[in-house]
Parts: sequence; C-alpha cells; structure tokens
Amino acid sequence: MNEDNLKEKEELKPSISFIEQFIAEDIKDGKNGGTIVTRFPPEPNGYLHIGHAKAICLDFGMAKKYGGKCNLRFDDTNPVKEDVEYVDSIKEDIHWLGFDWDNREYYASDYFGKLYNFAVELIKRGLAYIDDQSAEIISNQKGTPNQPGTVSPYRDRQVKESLDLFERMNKGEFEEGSRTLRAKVDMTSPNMDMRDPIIYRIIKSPHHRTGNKWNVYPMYDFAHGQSDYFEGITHSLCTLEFEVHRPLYDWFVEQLKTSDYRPRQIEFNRLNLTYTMMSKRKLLELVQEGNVKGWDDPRMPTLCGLRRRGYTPESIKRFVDLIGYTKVEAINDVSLLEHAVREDLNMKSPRVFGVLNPLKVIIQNYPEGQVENVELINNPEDENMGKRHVPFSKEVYIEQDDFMETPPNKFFRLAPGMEVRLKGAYIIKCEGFKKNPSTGIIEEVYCTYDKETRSGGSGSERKVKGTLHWVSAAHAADAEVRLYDRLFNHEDPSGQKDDDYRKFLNPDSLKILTGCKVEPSLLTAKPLEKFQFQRLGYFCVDSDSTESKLVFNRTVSLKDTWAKVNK
RNA sequence: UGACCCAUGGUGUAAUUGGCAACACGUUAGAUUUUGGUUCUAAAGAGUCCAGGUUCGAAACCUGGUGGGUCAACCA
Repeated sequence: MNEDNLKEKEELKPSISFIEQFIAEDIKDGKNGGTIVTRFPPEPNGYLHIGHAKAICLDFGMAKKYGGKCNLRFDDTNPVKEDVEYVDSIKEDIHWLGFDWDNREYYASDYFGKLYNFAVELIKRGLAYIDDQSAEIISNQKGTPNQPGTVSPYRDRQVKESLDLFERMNKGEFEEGSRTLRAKVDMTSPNMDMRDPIIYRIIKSPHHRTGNKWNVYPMYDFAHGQSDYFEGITHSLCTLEFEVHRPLYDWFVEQLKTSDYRPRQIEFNRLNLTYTMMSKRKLLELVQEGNVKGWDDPRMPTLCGLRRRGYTPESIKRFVDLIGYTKVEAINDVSLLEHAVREDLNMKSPRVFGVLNPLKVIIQNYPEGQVENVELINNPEDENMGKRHVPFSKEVYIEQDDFMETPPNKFFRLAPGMEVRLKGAYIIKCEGFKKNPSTGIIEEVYCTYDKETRSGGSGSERKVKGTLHWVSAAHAADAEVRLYDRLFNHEDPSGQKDDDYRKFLNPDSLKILTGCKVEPSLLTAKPLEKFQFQRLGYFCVDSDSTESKLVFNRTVSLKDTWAKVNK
C-alpha cells in the first residue's frame, strides 16, 4: 500500500468522539458481557428542544451502531412538575427524528416500589436516616464548597425509628417538608453532592401515573443510577453538569450491585446555539409571556418549532453530527444549522415561483388574453422530480426588489432600458413605469417581450445578465408569508450576568407579509410541505394554512451574495 | 478559600494516541449557471492560553500559573 492509499483510507475513517471511544473499548474489553444498552431519560415537564436532539442522536445512535438497544425512560420523580401532555409530545418528537424504542418505554415511576425497598434496605444497613430538620437548617449544615458540613443531630437515629418514620411519611402522616430521608455518606466530602444527600421527600400532589399511591418520592440522585441499574443500562450518557453527581451515582450502584455488572455514566457538552437559548424554564417564560406564540412557534429552538419552521429531521441530525461531542462548553453558530437545512432542502425541495412583494409588469406587445403554459424543471438537482407547467400571460408580478428606477452598478435586474429573462419564459425589456407622484412608489412597469426568446425555443440561447421569477397576475394564488429572523439580537442572550435575556429580544423576529402571489400549483399544498421559492429561500406550508388561505413559513433564505454586495 | 471539569484559525471539531496542525461552517476571489442558488477551484485565517520540564521530537506527557465552567433545590 502506498502513501496515497493510506491517506485515502484515513479520510474514509471518520474520527469518533471520546464517548464512542470509551464505548468501543468497553465492548472490546468485554465489560458487561460486551453489550451496550443506553437510555434517553427526559423529564416530562416540557417540550424537547434541539439540545435534546443531540442527546437522542447519541443515545440511540451509539446503541444502533454497536448492536445494542436504547430505552426511552421518563424521569418522572417529581409529580408537581410533570404531566402526560409532555409525554406524548416527547414521543412524537423522537419518532419524528427517526428513532424508535420498540416496546421499551419505561418510567422512573415504574420503579418506585423497588426504590422504596432499596431505601428501606439502606436504613437497615445504617446507610440512611430520617432527618426531622427544616430545609433551611439542613442547608446551613451542608457547609459551602469551601467549608465542610456538620452532621445532623438525627444522623445516628435508631434504625427502628427511621424505619417507622419512613413508613409513616409514606402513609401521609407528616406534612410536606417536615422530614426527609437522607443517605449517610460524608458530611466533610469536598463534593457537596456527597454530604448526606436527601434521597426521599414528602410530596402530596398526585403523580400523573401513580396517582395518590405514594406520599414520598425519590430525588433524581436516588432514582437515576438505580433506574439505569434496573434496566441493565451499560452507558448512561448525560450532560456535563452531572459530572459532580457521578461519585454519588456510583456510590448507590455500589450499594445495589449483586454482580459485576455496572452502568457507566459519561458526560458530554450541552448544545448551545447562538441567538437563542435552551433553558426549558426560560423557553416556558417566552411562551407564557407571549413573546412567542407557543412551544411550536417557528422561532423556538424546540423540535416542534423547528419542524413547523420547515426543518427536516435529516438536517438536524446532520447538524448534530457536524458539531460533535466533547467536554468543551461551546456555543455553536446557527449558520451551521442553516447550512445543514439548505444542504438537505436543496436536494429535496421542488422549486416554485412565489413573489413576496409583488410589482405588476405589463408586457405591452404580448397578445391580450393569450396564456401559455411554460415548462419548468422542478429541481435541477434531481431530474426524477420532473417538470411542471406554469401559466404565463400579459400581466405578471415580479419582486419589487427586482426593479429599480436608477440601478446601482452590477444590478442585473429590471431597470429602464434593461433586459432580463423571466425564467422559463421570455426575455423582456423595460420600456417605462408608472410612479405614484405623491408617494414615489413604483406602481407598474411596462415592458416588451422578445417573442423569439422563449425558453427551449430556437432563440432561447440569447443571454441576458439577469433571470427573474414571476407569477402570472391572472392565475396567481394569494398567500400569507411569515418571515422569521433570530429571536434575539445577542449571540448569547441568557449568558449575560448583568442583563436579563428579555432585553435582547429582537422586535423584528417575525414579519408577516400578506398579499403575496404564488404560482397556482401551490393551491393544493398541504401543511409541512416544503418548497424552494426560487431565488428567495426555502418555505414550508404552515399548519395555519387552509385551501382558502395559504400560509407559508420561511425556513431559511437562500444565500444572497447580491444582498451582501449591496450592503 | 475547596473539589471536579475544560482551554487548538472568527465558530465548531480533527490530529492514526509523542512524528509535516487537518476538516466543516463562515469570509474573500475566480469559473460555471435561464435561481446573484447549486456545483467547482483557489485564497486568507491558528503554530495549539502562559511559563517551565521530560524527549531526537510535545497540541498531546509532567509541574506550576492564568482564564472559563460546574457544585452549597426537599429540581432534573
């Protein structure tokens, strides 16, 4: 093998993330029987966003690649925050992304019985105790990261007494907040998480799955690792902020284990995107305060928002693939996400004509009443997508931006005396225009067409600098088009210590255009259908769209080098 | 006055685990184009946070700094 071959081979082998390296090593070393089982563990307290997509791709992706399974597990240990509404949307979004958990749909609440028994077991072994102190006192005793904590006076309470109290807590005999169950670990540990963490608290709100069966509920730290253990998870992948929880995770598993089997927690960096934020709490505030129209507002980084905006699952997966998994706290440029959708939609979406800001062009020498159905290619990237016919007539709409009374240098569009091609039809020449004398607005443009230049015809090889999209006035369908811009005008709106994120809300993040004109073939377009409005961008039929009122969302504009030059 | 984690072009990641710092996005040119799209070609842009050390050789290993992050919910 020569050097070139070697090089080529290397390029074919994509580098794998540090997580995948760990997984591959574990499997190779025969850990846990050389198997891999992962899990995606959302809390059903909100909608999934693109950050979750990153976790989903990893959890399901690794399992698939290494011949294992990935479970869906709802981390529903806090009944006051959770709801079935969210369970359904989470499942829908995972499926939309293209992943499936077969029948392995689990709930941490399924393990409440086992968890309770394990807690009892820990009490019996002297490793847990009931604390009667208030939250405030416990917090004070915990110390600070710099100072060790002090032990609770209840730490050495009799096992029998703790057992009895725990049982009565669960029977509902005590008020919320009056007592907790704590693990007896180490109040002097430099890791705050290990300072006798609270593992059970009294909550009297009904749980969305177990109703009023329980009055005590396990904390995250007492549920997650154990749930992993019960399900035979081998690799428990989570985000960086859980790094400090790992010693406790391992501590509980150590108390629980009955064999060599061990789940392994590995942490990776969260997905951050410029000009938006991922905090579920803050996204909820945006919805509640009316700064967006709902969880699925196309400006939201939620999966349902991105879906409504016109993003494809493939583009999101591609994006996730491009940014990778590391331990660096990174903030990813949205332009990479936009690149990913454009790349995908360029291959997939049919081209159509849509005029956002119509300007009427009258072709003076075109016969009155004549209509020609001109043929257009649906997608130059994919011949299989075929062709379509679009009606052309004496009066057409073009984009207001495509005409200028006094054009700057290198303006390849319509202006007095200039020629352009109407794509798929004829070359036209601007002979004049009508301007409203009081407003200065151009109201009509008058042209003549060169009959010999019809596309596909014998004179069609004549070149002009510009080609415009257009819609026949008599045949156009009306549409509303919603243009979206970044929700915030700061790269990191929620990361500013002195400023509230609301300060950075972009007042122009949504622009609604009415009276847009689109080609008649779009009349039958259905919600979520995607198109490229030629020369403008990618658009998606909104769920508000009806047969009598078409509504499109702009997913992303096309790259526009003219707009750049023009600046 | 802590523990743990992190630091590579503008951004995100690579570097066959000690051997010529590479890729993608973005940017800038040029070519192609009946989309100022796409595609193609090229260029600019980091010498790897800093200072020492080990080594023939360090982005990688060691020591010490600096900077950033996480941890003190009866949230997850």
